[in-house]
Amino acid sequence: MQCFVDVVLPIPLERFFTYKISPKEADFLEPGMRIAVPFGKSKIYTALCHRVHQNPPEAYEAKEIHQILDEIPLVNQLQLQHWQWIADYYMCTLGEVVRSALPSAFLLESETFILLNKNQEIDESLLKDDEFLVFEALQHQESLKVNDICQIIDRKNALPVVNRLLEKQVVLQKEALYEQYKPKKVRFVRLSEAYETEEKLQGLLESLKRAPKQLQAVLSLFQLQARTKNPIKLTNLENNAKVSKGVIKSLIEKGILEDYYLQRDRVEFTDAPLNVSIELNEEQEKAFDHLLVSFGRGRKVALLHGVTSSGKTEVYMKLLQRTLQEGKQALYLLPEIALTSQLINRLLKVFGNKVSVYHSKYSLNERVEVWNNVLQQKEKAQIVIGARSALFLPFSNLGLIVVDEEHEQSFKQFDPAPRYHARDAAIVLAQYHGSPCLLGSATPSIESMNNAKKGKYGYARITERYGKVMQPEIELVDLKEATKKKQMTGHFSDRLRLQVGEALENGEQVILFQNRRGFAPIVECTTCGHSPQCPNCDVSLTYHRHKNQLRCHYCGYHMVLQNDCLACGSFTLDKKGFGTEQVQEELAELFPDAKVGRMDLDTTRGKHAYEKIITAFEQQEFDVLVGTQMVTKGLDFRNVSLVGIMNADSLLNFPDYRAHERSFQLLTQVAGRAGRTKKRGKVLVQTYNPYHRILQQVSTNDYAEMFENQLYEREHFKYPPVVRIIKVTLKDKDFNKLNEASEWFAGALRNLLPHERVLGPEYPPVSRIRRYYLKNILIKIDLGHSPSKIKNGIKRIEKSFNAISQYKSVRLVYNVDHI
DNA sequence: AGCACGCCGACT
DNA sequence: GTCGGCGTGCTC
Repeated sequence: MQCFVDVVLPIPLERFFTYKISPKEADFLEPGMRIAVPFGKSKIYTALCHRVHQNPPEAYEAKEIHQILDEIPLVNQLQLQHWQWIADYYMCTLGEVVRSALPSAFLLESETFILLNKNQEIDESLLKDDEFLVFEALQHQESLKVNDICQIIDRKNALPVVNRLLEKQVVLQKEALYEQYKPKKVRFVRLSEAYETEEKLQGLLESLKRAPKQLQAVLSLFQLQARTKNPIKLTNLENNAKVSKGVIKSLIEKGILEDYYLQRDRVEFTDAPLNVSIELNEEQEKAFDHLLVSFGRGRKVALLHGVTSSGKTEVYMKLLQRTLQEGKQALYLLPEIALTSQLINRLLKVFGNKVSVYHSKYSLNERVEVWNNVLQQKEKAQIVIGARSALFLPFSNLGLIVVDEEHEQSFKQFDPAPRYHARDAAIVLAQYHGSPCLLGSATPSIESMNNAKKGKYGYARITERYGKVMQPEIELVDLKEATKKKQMTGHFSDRLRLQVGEALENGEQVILFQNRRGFAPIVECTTCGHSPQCPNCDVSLTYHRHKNQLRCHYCGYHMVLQNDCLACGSFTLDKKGFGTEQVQEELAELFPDAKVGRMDLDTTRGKHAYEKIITAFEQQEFDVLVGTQMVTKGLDFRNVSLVGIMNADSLLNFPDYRAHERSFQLLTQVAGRAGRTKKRGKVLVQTYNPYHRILQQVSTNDYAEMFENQLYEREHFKYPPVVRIIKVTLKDKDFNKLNEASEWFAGALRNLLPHERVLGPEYPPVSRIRRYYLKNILIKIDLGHSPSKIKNGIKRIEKSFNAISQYKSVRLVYNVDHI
């Protein structure tokens, strides 16, 4: 009987692909196993088994698979179901979900190797120069990659040469899969069996009398063995015996010691579970009970609204503890930047080795290990704390999902597809597992609060800071007035300068917040007004001081800053705007003795850079921390008494319906960094609009009013949560074609939906990125309408669109629930 | 997405 | 002439 398998390939193609398999393979294969399959002319890809069947495809001859890669499914049914939901809801392909869900080490790809054909006598005189170069290289090396050959012959395209060599049968071609995951092996030592009897041992010790170092090593091994039953690591013995590698090596060579390898996880938290009981104060206890009741009544999603540093984490931990007692797995989701070692350590203290961490700064291999531990339901992965991608882990037995900092925009993946919102996808995942899902925030998103108000979600509140620490005092500083009265030094008002000085004198620390580097300085010629633009994108280049460079944030284009204007040649370049670097610089002038640290995208590049800055600040190695959004998150600094916001207006003036909500959240969160101990903290907000409603609400900490205002505006202007939105972006290199195509698309959409529910097409603020022109169409879906029907309608429009030959090159991007 | 194939301008 | 650029089409 003929057997076939439908597979999902990790590429943006809608359909499944069918391959031929033997009956034996058909018997063995289960959905969720990986299979290596040939795809296209030569490549081998990793595919995911979807379904085994006996229906031969009609239109083509199915290829055979290359090999089965797993013994047991790597992905379970619940995951596949969840991934399909993500693909449908966020309008992308299942393949795209697979590609971002699986750790890249699981997605093997083949590479082409060129080998010498040893069965062929080769007449070197028949080879051309470049062919000979390759031939010669193969005398020294077993095999070459196509890339290597490009380098050898110094050309970009090596294929013609390779093909000629293949034709002359000088070389052979081979596709090889390579496993990216390498288990970590640790080397252990033990005494050889031969010496295990008392008698032999005596003899051994006697014989080693003249080798004191070796004797020392052996005795040391006994010591270690007496202390623990665990295997002894070679490095442990080295350290304990204080002998060199060579000594142990010769003992091994003599056959006195034996070495052996065991596979070990890369990330080991060795602390045993400490069973620390979690003490809740009265308010936390009340919130906890309330949540339990709510979950118990079958309302599976709840919102925990607790002011900054109210101790939401304790409530989570108490819930996590219950989940563990039920023998179930738990997932604790956080935005990437809030995943600090501070928090991880707190969890480790309570849950010890039952905690695993999963996020993007973890290496390929570390991710594989966490995946496998979750898959095998190992104890050490019972609680997973991670960023949004942890949602894709192979849980089979979830008892709780916590989404902390629920309001964070970074839960929404922007690029590439799947453009999913981790909070919303987490709610669906919890539903599939029949488990509760807890959303937590000090400043809940309008959506979640709306759901709570409507009774869709449970709701619990904590209004007091932990340990009755007072809310910080928030003061607005009017920059307009300060400027008029000449009370400004650079970007510091006298008020802020004074307060910083005071805090420093008291030996307290200060955080200064400057909005993200998108507002970093641009260079402008004061003679002709020209400012250097990116050649690929429609933006001004921004100035980066440390490298004396102009950079584009969209495509990475960079150039050295010239002294003279590129347009008029005069030497009157002025660096406008200001970013974190400039704040740091001005501080150095105002407070030459203060030690200043900076935290932004540039200073947190490396793997531990972020951690290092935080630790240094925590240990008071510097007095002032200047930073972007990053300083707002989950950091618990005891000694910070003052938080300064350099310019609140750049947040408020963002051209986007969420600007006000986001400003409130951001400012409230930064403010929460101030005064976490007994002393009341102080927050200074510099602004040109001190009477702006949002700033007033921030200063009086009036979330409720902010929520009412925002909801009213959303209702009025039809924005989420009153409607659902889908943003369609069209891209093309040809400006006119793009305009025509987007008009066509918008027209088709207006046949599908009420006219006023289709906005645009419009140019986005940055209308060209990486040489592609962009245009957006915004679709609003009323709550009464079925989003899935409308999505199907849009897909149908896309089909007709693609059938128009001139529009073929236009690329379409959907962003469902675009933020 | 990749990656072939095919057509076209810019130089050894 | 040949190299490398980019647009187009296909992948079980």
